[in-house]
Amino acid sequence: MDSHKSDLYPAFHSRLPLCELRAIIPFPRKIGGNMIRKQLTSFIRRTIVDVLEKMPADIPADIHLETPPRKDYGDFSTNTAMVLASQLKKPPREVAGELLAKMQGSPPGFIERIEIAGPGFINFFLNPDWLHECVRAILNGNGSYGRCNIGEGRRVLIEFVSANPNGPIHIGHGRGGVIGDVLANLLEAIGYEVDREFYINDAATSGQMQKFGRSLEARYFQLQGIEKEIPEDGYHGDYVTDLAREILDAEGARYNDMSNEDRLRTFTNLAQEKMIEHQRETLERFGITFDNWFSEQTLVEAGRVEQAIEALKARGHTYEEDGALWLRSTEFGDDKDRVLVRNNGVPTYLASDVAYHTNKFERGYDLLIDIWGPDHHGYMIRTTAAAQAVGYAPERLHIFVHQIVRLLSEGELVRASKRAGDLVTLDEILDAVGKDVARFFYLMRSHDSHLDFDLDLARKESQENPVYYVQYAHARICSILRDAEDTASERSLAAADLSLLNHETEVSLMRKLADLPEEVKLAAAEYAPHRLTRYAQELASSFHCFYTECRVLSDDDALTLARLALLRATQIVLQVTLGLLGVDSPERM
RNA sequence: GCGCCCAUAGCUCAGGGGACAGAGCAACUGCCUUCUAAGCAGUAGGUCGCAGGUUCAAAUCCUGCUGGGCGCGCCA
Repeated sequence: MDSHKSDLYPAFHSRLPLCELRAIIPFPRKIGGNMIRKQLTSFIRRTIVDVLEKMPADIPADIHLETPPRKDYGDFSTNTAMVLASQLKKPPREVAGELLAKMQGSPPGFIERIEIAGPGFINFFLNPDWLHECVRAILNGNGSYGRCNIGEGRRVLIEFVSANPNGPIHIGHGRGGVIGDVLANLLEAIGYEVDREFYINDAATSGQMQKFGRSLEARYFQLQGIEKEIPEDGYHGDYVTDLAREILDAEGARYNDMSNEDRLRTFTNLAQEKMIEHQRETLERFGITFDNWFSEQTLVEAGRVEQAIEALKARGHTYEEDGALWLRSTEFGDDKDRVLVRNNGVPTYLASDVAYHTNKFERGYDLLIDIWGPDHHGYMIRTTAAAQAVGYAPERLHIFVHQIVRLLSEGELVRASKRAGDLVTLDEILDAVGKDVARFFYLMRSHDSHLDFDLDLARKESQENPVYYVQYAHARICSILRDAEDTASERSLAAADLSLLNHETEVSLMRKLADLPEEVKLAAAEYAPHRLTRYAQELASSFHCFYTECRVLSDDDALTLARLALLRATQIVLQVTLGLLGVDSPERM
């Protein structure tokens, strides 16, 4: 039992804390994005109040209104009775009976019947009209279906990728990249105002950048046939040679005669500029654009690192020892204190990180999200500690770490090592399978699970892989809508009689469409963008079943129109879903 | 040694208190004179790593094991 720790570090819950959600969504947690859900929710709430007479101060947060796993459990289902059972010290089914009796007194019109099932679930069977209304809402929604305003415009800064400017974007960055990008999309969809930021570790004092400059310089000379050694712990990757060639091709040998000191400085700067440019290009290929590329060096130059250190001193969270300045991070749960300023007077990475996070808060964000690779997980505590030490509530800084990505090639794992140069770049993945497959594959696994990217398989399976399965659904729809261009105008679809849609596969498809708002909300709130790929596959599956069973274009004009409306709605939901994933919705395949 | 993550179908993984544990791939059987077969239907496949505990209810939460991955600098 470690409640002490979790009290101290709520930020470590890798999701929006439920308390926050609860403040926004009073009850129950799984309120939906359509009217029916809201009405059902308040109906259940009223019933609980009636039955319990005195309402408990807090209705337990684990009461859910959910979509049951099987259709004979109804359209919606709640665990209310089972949750209340322990409070009331009665068997769940008995509690359910009392609730049911009360509910049947004055059920809202949209409820057809209510049943008690299993251990005490209360299942609601709705009049099918609710699905038709849902389809109409999609058709009339102007692409806004699935969106809501939980965020109420609060500002979120999500920082991700932040690769060091001394190497290309590799497959690990790719993972952080999609997770961050799609999470940003999701948070925007639920009403947050989101900025995406890439932090550049470009501090001029850093030894790694100088080593990088020296490595580039060596390659530059080598390409001219001049003997020059790469530093032993320098960067040996081919990309360094490529950069050197770029420079040589563009500017010739003009750097040969510079003083060593000037040349090193020049090459360090050049190396960095070129590298960042390449990173930006790769990420753009991958569908990721940042609102801001934030330079560490600007913090240093503006004296912000000094200020951050002074702020920590002023708050009494530092002390001097062995000639260094230490942050008393153990006060905030770290297992040891950390150095802020080395005994040679140079601030550590942590010091600029404090300055950076302070700066983020000062720019007015309500919530900061950092997405880090697994090699940084040891820094979660000290960074959170530092943020607290400068006075920011840890709930406002969510750091989460994804697990490693390895490349599986010809059945063998390829380990990435930047300095040795045998890393696998994101560009290689993009060359092999393209943006859509890459993004989708990355998001088929939860972020805290390891990911072996089997390139051969991704390529080989490109005929039957889940991305194409989903995109194919969209292309099929487009094809029919093209054929029906004349009848499928927006106006005629609006007049369609949707009550004709009562084939089993039509109903399943409509139900799936109705789930989107809830899926978006959960994926966002749980920081689980991978939920969306699953939803996309389920939606596509529902569509393909429908397609096989029901012919859309027929002699029956009314039915044709109704099915065209359903098609159009499905197309919209597919577009919204794929759009959130940053995957294209092709019109033909 | 300490910290984080993982262990579920042959393989890769979802599900993270609730109703008979799911999907894709692989295997087997069917379905194209009709809107795209990149599709559909069906069969087979599981002591949810092990042992305790909490609960009306545990794959899910807690504790302890076992096995694996990653990290643990006055590097960034």
